[in-house]
Amino acid sequence: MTHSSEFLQRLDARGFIHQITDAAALDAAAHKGPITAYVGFDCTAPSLHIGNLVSIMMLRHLQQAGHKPIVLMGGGTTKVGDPSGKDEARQLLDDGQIAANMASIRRIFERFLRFGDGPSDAIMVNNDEWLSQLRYIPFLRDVGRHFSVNRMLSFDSVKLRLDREQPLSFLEFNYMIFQAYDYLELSRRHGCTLQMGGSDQWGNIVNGTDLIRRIDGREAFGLTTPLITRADGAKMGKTARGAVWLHEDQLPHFDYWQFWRNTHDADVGKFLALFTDLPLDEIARLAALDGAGINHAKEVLATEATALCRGRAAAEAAAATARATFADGGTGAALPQFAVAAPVTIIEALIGLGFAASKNEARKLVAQGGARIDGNAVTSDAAPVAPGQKVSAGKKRHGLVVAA
RNA sequence: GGAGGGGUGGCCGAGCGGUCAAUGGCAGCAGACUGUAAAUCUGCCGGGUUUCACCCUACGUUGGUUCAAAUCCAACCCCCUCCA
Repeated sequence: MTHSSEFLQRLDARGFIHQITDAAALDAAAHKGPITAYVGFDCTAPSLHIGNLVSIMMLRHLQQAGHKPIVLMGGGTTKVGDPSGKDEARQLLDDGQIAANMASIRRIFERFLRFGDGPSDAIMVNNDEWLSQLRYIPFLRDVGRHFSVNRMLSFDSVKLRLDREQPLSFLEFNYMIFQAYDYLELSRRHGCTLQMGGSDQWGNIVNGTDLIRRIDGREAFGLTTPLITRADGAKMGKTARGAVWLHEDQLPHFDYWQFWRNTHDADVGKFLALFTDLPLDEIARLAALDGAGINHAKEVLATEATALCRGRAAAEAAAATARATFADGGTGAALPQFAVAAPVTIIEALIGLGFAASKNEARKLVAQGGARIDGNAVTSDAAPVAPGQKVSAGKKRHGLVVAA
């Protein structure tokens, strides 16, 4: 389908679109003038992870196309807990934790969006503003009457729990009502006419557009992104070590860069389109490379994606360190460091750098030939390491022992 | 309420008195091959230490039987299936 609005053209060309409630009407609205759209984010953790990046990039494209993004923080809904995809009720957070998480998350958004008072400047709002003000009886009469329990019970998030006879509290059951109500509030307060989110949010988003139509008689749209998977079928961004965090406190710049650098060949083009600002013809050229060329494309992906989230300087530094470490066998400033006062053994160095959790594990690395000092395989557990030397565990983990 | 079946290492899933730190698969780590890829092959894969060995902790929970229990018994907790 071809779109006339720059916004939908961009999203479509870059692979962001899964479903739209009324694509033609949304396209017409976005073509006619600036629209306001929002994405809701949870604040159960102090940082967002790669799984949220698609939505963040979508808001970025929205803004670049001249529209106004709203970042909705789920301060109120976090007190309720989204039952989607969870087998058990989430642990509930208190106000202090939620506020701290929100402040931390805001710093991430400031990298991707321009905030301010201008017509296309992003704003961040907290749904606790209205949710905690609600009065029960009026809310039930005005909003609750538009929700059919029969239909709510058919939602996957609810059905899953009921089918397994797992407890679903009334508190959680209300989550979808609140999410729909958020949309209504944003529609009234900010003239918001579009909610975006992941494909798992489709049902909740449609609830919102329906609610707005029923109560206020206005049109509202919904747009979802496809679930981003890797070429090998695994979920994007899930590693054995946990989520890939966007916040540098939880994941060093170098590791973030490395995450992108290790993208599968087949995913390079897709990820460049989704997670960088590079023009599409440049992406097409990079994705078509193979052999040594695709490795260059991965470096571009890593540097561009890191630059967006962590800043250009951090991205370049990570790239330079990676080049020096992997291509030239040397070292770089962005490698993890372990400060020592006196020479240590290889075992202590591996643990100190976090490459081994125990002496046992470190010994295994040595026994298997995976431990190296300045690139030379170590054969003895007692091999000494002096400040200034590089210690490696396997092919990808490198660190520097420095003088304390 | 009645009748059965089951709860095992990060996950799935064997074992059903000693040879069990527990087959196998997945995930993970390391090595080989490469391109810091994929696929493939090999090794490792509860923790600790003075590591061809030893010591801890583990098979839902708590007790018991036994020289010896993941394996048998009892009670309890939880899950599943069928009947009411």
